[in-house]
Amino acid sequence: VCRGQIVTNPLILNLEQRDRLSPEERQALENAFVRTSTVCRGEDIVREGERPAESKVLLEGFAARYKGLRNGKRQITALHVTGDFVDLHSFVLKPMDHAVLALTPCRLALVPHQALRDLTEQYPHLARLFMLSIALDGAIHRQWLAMTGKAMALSQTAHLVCELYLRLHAVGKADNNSLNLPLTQPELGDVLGLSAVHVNRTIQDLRRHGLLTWDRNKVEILDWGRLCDVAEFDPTYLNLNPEPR
Amino acid sequence: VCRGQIVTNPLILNLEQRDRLSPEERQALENAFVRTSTVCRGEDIVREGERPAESKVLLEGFAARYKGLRNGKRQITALHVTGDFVDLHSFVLKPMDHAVLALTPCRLALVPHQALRDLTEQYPHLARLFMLSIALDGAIHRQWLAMTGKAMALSQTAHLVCELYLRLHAVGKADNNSLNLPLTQPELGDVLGLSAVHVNRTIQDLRRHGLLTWDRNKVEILDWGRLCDVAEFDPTYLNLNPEPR
DNA sequence: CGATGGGTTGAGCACGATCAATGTAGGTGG
DNA sequence: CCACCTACATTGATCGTGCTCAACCCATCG
Repeated sequence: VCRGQIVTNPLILNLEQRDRLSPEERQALENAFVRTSTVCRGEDIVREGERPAESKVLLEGFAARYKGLRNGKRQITALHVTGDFVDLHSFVLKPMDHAVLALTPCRLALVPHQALRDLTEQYPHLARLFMLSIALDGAIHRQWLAMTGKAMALSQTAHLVCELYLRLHAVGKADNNSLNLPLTQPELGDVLGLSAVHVNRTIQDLRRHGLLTWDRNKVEILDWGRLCDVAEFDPTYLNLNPEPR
Repeated sequence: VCRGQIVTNPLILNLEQRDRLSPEERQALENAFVRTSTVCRGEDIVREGERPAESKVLLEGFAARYKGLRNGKRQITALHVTGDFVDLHSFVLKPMDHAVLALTPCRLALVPHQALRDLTEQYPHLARLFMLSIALDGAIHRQWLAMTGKAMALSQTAHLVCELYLRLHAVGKADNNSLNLPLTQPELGDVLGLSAVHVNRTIQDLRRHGLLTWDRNKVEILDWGRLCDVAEFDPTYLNLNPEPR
């Protein structure tokens, strides 16, 4: 798998948004991808409580981390797109504290924890980039905490669109103010902490304000400036500037 | 600083809840503490947007990470106690995406990023423990996301008490179902995403249910079992079991 | 002593939940 | 090809948790 033919390893694409990689580091990363797997929409990629022996990079598709609550509800705590490690933290955090769900059919690359261990010992710079990757998850969690805690539904929803547009854009999966968002309204409710009904009304509000169009999965941002303004969106937390780490 | 006299370096205490450290690793960590500083209650330990050249370990006191919103509100995204790195992620995440506030007078140890870099290159196991520390922040963020998104105020507040009791207990700062919680109700509101008034009513509810007493800063848990039940608390995400990482 | 900051209480209001019904697009089997 | 089914989108009506505003109490401290 992954020999020369695939010029754009999405993990490398992702990391290179944040720092430069040496050719050896790139090669070492590619070699760590031992095997790919495919998961159908609606299936769990990892289950809560498991202790996986490898971490998984999303090559294609959308995935979500979620925690179930006793009352049958679930909260989605993160969304993942092409190039994201969906469970890098399982390298150090032993039992998974959440499950990971395929929101669309997903193609994944597996990186054994042993390979991660070897990589970090041979390439301290890669170790720092893995730390970065885990820390970035945390930064996004913090942003979501701020939004769910203190923001109105409209602002929160707008914020999610802004974030996902930039994250997809960074890996070449969105352009021209248009993105593919294959989340149903009930799923969006689980992300935003809103009921499906209210998500629907909030999206209608965004449309009514002329901020975007949203048909099926296709979202088109009509006014990026005003959308960011409504969302109070500041992309700093995404660390999309390459710098030495 | 820190020569033999201080037997219980709180960072080491904290890490040893999760894995064993070799004597050399312990020594190397102690040597990385170059200097301590003190911050008064209400002062920022780090400000949003800064690029600190060192990370800080809380030796004594309570601190909070927070993000300000445009409307003047702020959301606290994390609470820190003795033994916690308050900004380890600033080692890799360049501009701080949040500020860190001293909720009480705080004593801090500074660890220069250069020292962290050296430590991770010489002791890959410590590199993994730093990853663990960052990943643990993320796990706690996820738990908070699940609570703010899907839980009632009562459950959420109970959950916070359960979490802090265990975290304080782990570093020897709480015992006998009793803990010191030096947070004002407005501050708790900023943690929980509730108004100060509602925090007050929720605490009264907890008292009325006979779950705890809460006088000034002193919280006494009267019925741990029922409190956990109300909170839907499961401590797995805190990773308080030592295992090889 | 008054000032300050936090805790407590009450009244009215609003955002978003819940329940229930209807619409609509794909997908399947007769 | 149509009848049916399922899942998601949409709409309306009602309800409730938690917010806001506005007092008031109480302890600490200069």
